[in-house]
Amino acid sequence: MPSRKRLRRPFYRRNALQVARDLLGRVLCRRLSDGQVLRARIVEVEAYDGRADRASHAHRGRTPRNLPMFEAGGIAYVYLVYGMHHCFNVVTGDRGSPAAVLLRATEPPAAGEPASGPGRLCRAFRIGRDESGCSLLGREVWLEEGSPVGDRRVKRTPRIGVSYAGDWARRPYRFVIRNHGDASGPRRLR
DNA sequence: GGTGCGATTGCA
DNA sequence: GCAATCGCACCA
Repeated sequence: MPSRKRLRRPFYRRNALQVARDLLGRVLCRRLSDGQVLRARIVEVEAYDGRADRASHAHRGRTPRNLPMFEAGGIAYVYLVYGMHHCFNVVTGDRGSPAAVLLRATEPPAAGEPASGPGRLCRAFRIGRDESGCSLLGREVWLEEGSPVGDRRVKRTPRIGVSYAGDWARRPYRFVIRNHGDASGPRRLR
């Protein structure tokens, strides 16, 4: 039985790679306007670690859009890509060191519809830009301990869709639960 | 004020 | 393989 204890502030105030690894098996929770709560287990994430990371929105410095990334860990960073899809990130680390973890897939059927891929995940959880900057310790969006996964079940690969990032594109900053069918991405990199 | 493109998705 | 679709970063 997965734990429903909420992840607390110290969980988020660590390095993005540590948080990313540790987010696998945790449970993303979302309270809808009608009171219903959606829950689903996280199976795929990517770390975006600091200003030096050429794949990160923080690489070009702080802007109104990426402001949440520069805050202390434990809040959301949500943005619109390709004019139509949202991406949900968990902000990590300390204030002033921009870092976040992109949630790329959860396993159904908890959320009711497919949540494989960052855009679909946001659609399934009704997460949009209104949620950017919101606390992950509050009543709208939060994470629960769930069932952490052991090292043998964690696979690392390069991140998806960041080929412009030079050397950083090759770093193994994507974490997936090994052999999990709901991971996203071209040819379902496992 | 103009321009180019993206941490994606779905369909041909 | 590629169109959809628009906020925003960047340059002028």
